[in-house]
Amino acid sequence: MNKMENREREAGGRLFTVLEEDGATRARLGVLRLGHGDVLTPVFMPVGTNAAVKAVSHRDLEEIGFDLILGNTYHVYLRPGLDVIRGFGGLHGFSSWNRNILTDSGGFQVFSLAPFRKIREEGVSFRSHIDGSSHLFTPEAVVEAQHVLGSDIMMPLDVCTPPGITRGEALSALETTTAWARRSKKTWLGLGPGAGKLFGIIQGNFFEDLRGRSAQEILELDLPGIAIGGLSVGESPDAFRGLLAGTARMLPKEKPRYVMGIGTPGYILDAVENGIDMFDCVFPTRIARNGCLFTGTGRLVLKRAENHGADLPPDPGCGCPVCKRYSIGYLRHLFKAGEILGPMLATYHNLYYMKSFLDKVRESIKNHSFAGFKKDFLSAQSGER
RNA sequence: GUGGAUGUAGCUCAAUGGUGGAGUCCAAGAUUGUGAUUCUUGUUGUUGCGGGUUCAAGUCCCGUCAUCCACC
Repeated sequence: MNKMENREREAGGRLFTVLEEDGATRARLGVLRLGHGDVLTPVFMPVGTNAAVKAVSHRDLEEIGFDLILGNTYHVYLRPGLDVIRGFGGLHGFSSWNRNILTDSGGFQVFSLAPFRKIREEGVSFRSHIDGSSHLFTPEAVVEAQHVLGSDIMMPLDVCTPPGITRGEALSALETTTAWARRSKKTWLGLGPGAGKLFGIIQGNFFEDLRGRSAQEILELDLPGIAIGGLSVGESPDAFRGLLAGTARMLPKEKPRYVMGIGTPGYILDAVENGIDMFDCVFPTRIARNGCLFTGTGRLVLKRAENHGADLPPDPGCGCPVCKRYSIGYLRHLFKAGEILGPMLATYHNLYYMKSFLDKVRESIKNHSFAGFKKDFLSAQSGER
């Protein structure tokens, strides 16, 4: 038994254990022990909004090797409704997924999708983006909803804000987020030890001192994990990096750290470098559906005319079944022809790419060579990252 | 053969006698706690052809060609 396995075993019942630290950077390798199995970190979580990761099957996700995916309280609450999910014993039974699920609270979705939202002390009222019906999310109801969903990790209702708001507005959102986190914790404690783990979410918009205050207030609650929210909402990459580094430094080492809503490989490298353990993002799957693939040398836009008839694998260095079987020219044809197989194959590849990318990230941390890995990775990317 | 209808962007179609547009296609870009079929931007014209009327014609008139429909 090697050193890593030993330390993993010693982790016992703890939710999170750091197995290895890079040393030169703040990057670390860890393991999350969740209700549906262990998850090695840093980890990328595909987003399965409607109890499905768009364009791929659960069998595909298992085949690629994902053991933690996202679900959305907001979406499945609206459709099919919590009663239906309850009838199946939760999201796992409903979607036939036996590995872990993290559910988002709906705070971001109300912010980004629902019209006519109104935030009050009690909670947030909003209109459904599907049928316009009126609803109220309170912190208590959202924790209870995620308990019905059977989430392995649940997120509290928070107030997510866009860049460019005033300090006063940011402060108000932060205070509401903290108050809601306290109420969420109280409800969560009432669920008993079998419930999923509740994380805290740090807000504070793009004001460094407010981020600090939010971090302090959320950390005081001593929840199992900490998320950095309110990033990747339209700010510049520099603003993202600066705020991420500042916020991450305030977080305790022993807890899993989760940056919500990223990312691209480049963003993930920045986050890992700052000691972040978890990420989720629609980006890899969304751009896949629009015909864009991640490759070892940058993004490949399949629909470009230059790819017409190209008899080459999409990413020569990729071992995924799509790259081994199909040509760029064929994939381009599928997109130009509007065939559903195009988005399916592209999504499979991008998820495979993200999974193997994070495998390599963890390997480099284990070897204490993360900085070199990051540098080599970025220099190999000819275009955007 | 007779009667009628229609000819406008590659395609499907708009446009009171007054600077020829839209959708689609094609091309480029966007996308970060979800948006497949989305968004943004761009290229594309001897208005079938030839005359005439008019200050001005895709539009009105004549001829001609093509296509479609109906009827002998």
